[in-house]
Amino acid sequence: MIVSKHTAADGATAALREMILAGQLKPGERVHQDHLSELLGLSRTPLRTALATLTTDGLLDYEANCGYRVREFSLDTIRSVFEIRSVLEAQACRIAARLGCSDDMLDKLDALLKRGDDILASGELKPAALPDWRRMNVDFHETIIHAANNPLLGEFVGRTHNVPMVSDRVILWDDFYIIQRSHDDHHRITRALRHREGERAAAIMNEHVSFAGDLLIDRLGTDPEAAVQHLIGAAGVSKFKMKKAK
Amino acid sequence: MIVSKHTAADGATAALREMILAGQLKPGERVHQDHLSELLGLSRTPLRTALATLTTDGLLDYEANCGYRVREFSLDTIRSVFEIRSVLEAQACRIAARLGCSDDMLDKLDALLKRGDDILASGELKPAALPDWRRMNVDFHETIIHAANNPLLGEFVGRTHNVPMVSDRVILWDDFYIIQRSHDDHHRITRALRHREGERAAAIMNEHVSFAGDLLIDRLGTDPEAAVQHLIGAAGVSKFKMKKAK
DNA sequence: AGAGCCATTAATGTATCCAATCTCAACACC
DNA sequence: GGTGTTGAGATTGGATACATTAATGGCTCT
Repeated sequence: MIVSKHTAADGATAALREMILAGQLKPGERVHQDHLSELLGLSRTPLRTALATLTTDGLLDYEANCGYRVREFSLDTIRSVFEIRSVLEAQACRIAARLGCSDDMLDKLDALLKRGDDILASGELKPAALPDWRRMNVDFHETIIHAANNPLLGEFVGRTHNVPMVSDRVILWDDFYIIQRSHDDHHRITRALRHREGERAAAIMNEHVSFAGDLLIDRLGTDPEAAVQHLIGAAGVSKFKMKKAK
Repeated sequence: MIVSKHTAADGATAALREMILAGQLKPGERVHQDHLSELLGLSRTPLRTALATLTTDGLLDYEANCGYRVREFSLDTIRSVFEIRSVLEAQACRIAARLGCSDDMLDKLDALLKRGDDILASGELKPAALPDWRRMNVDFHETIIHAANNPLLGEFVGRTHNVPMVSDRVILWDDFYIIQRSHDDHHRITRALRHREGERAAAIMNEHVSFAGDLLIDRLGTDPEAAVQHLIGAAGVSKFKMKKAK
């Protein structure tokens, strides 16, 4: 078999998730099953499976006999997610340190640190290097979560990414110092993990994630249009329209 | 919540969730769509919607063209969930203290504390009082989560309850001192929240939840059969069969 | 003219049917 | 005797048809 077998429902789920996170379907907008099934080229049955999945995932709202709507995410929601993600990833550090990272794990983290160092060596973050940077960042966080040996932690952090712009794939890249400092956090976290200083690693990670959230929210709050220009992440994110926070 | 109208799919979801958490469907067991739809008295269509929902909720495993299976929960999984729930509820305390609990909120917590005090006043936890106790416990935790004004926190903690025996509705009740001490935690958490001592409240809550997890895991590890005898919670939980941890 | 009611319409929810795929056992072959 | 293959049966995935419910627009009545 060439590709992993995929059902139409799975495909629809992935397609819809992209459409929602990319902002093609606007928050609050009603989702018409007939339209969408025609658009995606399948019947309503697999589409409805996808809608049910995405509703449980938190990307859609559902009311019986009234259909599905794209969930509205306010700045408040984004803040909420960072308040959750920060403690979950900090907990990952705490556990990883307690268990003790394996040499393989530490080697992997070191390699990721070097990849980041190399990208930043020029003194600027070139747009061409953004995909590599993003990849490094995602890998770093996932490696630590994996090191916590907690099968559910990854699931929970993953759900966190179901909110537009909260993914660690999304990076504000216009301020080089902030990027540099962020990678410095990576160094310190790795060092703390190596020395099995769990609380220390957790504290750095907490701040690492929390500050990223504060920064994003601050930017979105003052000038949403400009902010999304400096985001790199999910395709089409720049088309995303923010719901006004009250 | 009053469900004025519920679709067959919603009903099936609720029924299946109960069946899984109660252990009527055994972990690892394959779920036959025809069989179940007949059992529940509906067609496969709404049932499949329910299956998709519960899969995303984490109660079922799914593989394309191979159908659904009841997810297997090891002791390791239960430990994992407590590692998550402890930091989430601690974070709720931290945020609630930072925001400052409203008088209404504090009054509600005080009322819950008194309800607990009254139940324990006799010096024992009578079986007849268990439902009241459980209700008080659930309300206490939910009130604090609500006080954090974080719309997603409740959702995430709720997902935590999708693992058998992790719900705060489940209580080990055979050791009066432990119950007493647990309620003493409630008092101290409330006091810390009143004084807006966030870190202090968070620390107590973390320990409060973590210890409950340790206790449960210890009991299940040493003598699963005896342990479930002392659990009170979801109906039929005593029929639940634990997957052997390796 | 405005508000409320009713009928029509459109969309959702469910059942049934058909196609695709996996399971499993019997069988041939090494 | 063990292993690979193949075909029938069972089970899942998807499409379509039908039932049910909410939304809409027009109508009447005040």
